[in-house]
Amino acid sequence: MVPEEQLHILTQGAVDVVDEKELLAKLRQDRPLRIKYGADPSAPDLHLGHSVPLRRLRKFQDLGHQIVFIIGDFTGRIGDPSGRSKTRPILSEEQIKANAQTYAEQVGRILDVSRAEIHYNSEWFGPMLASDLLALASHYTIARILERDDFHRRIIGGIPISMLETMYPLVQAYDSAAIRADVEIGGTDQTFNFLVGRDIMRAYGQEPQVVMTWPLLVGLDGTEKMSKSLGNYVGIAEPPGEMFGKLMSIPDDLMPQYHRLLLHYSDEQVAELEASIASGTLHPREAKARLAEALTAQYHDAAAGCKARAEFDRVFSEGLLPSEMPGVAVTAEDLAAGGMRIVALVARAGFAPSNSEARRLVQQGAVTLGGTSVRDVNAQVTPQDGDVLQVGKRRFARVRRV
RNA sequence: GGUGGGGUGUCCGAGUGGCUAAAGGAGGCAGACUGUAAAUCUGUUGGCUGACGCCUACGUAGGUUCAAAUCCUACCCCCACCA
Repeated sequence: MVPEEQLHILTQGAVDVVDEKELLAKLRQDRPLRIKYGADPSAPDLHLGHSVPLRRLRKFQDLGHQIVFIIGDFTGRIGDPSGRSKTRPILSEEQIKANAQTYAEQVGRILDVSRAEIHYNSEWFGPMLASDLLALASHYTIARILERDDFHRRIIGGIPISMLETMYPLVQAYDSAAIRADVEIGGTDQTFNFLVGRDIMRAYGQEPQVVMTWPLLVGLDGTEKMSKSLGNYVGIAEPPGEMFGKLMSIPDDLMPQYHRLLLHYSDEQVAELEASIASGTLHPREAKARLAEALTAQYHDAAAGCKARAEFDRVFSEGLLPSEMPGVAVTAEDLAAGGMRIVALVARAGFAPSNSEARRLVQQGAVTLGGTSVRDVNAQVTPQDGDVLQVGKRRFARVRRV
């Protein structure tokens, strides 16, 4: 494919490309470019937010370019107590290996991992001398590091920043030099780090990498960016039903963004979608269900998407029982005293982390056993084999007498 | 090194001796309603207990007191300014 065409495909939808001319020049060299993607070994659960740049990597791969994954194990082993509330956990070698493994498994759902290069940055940082690290630090200034939006805000807000954290951009930047990256891609939150990469590569006498960033996907809550720690995410390895249900919970006004970033809708297609919703030809719920089905199918298959939708309608629109549900075992011993306490049953099924919580659920009228609502906290129940225990709208279990 | 401010529940944040499992908000969960696990409204939100009640919790460790998140001592950590 001619370079100009490639450029068009690769940059479509990008927020920033620094610099497009450089990218075109690289494409004209008619060789596989080295595309860097940094992976965080402390968060191995990938979600739809990650899928945005990953899908772009796929395009690079399809065009014959070389993907290079960097697992940032070097910094991961140090840990860091600064920042907000969460201290970065110190990861052991085994943990990092295990995380990298699940990471690869998930990434494999989007692109061909067997054709990608994978590096741990401890490969070059491990043997590095303190003097070399100081030399790296000498290439950058405090003022420039503190330009980063996140640091800037923390200084204003009086939130601590550790020396180590100020080193992270340099470490990441050095990774680019170590693997001689041609292009680095990621979310817009990485813009600063990527740009430092360009400076550091120049300092080491290399041609600077091209930087490409894509919008951060907004999470299920409709305001914050999708992230695991905020719990507003859809994991790419989640089962179809979970995926579909979570997607149905996004606020309506998130639909255009999801179509654009996850289904690669063009601006015209998005406009068309919005118009048909506004005019009433397409019901918002229908639009969302189609979106959810399409995305579920993307990570599983068309049949799974279809089934997830049917199941969702069955349980939430028609109020019927799900076709499959986990079991909760009840022994004869449990019922020895003439029945078991409802609170114990709810806890047994794993629907409440404590008895107090189970009690609360019963009091709030959330618990149904065998089709009958149980509201008495002290109720003794005698669940029959096959009875369905329901807690809230979406948690079901079938009693198994053993 | 000096001076001043601060560390509270999942998070943010009020509280300066008892009425404090700790205001308020966010988040979570539940109920009603619905277009759905949307929006809105309402309730609820440490653990154990059938219940009276008990236990744990306000940076850490001690102390004063009938009684401490609140007072005292030491220590750890954070922020600002000065050097």
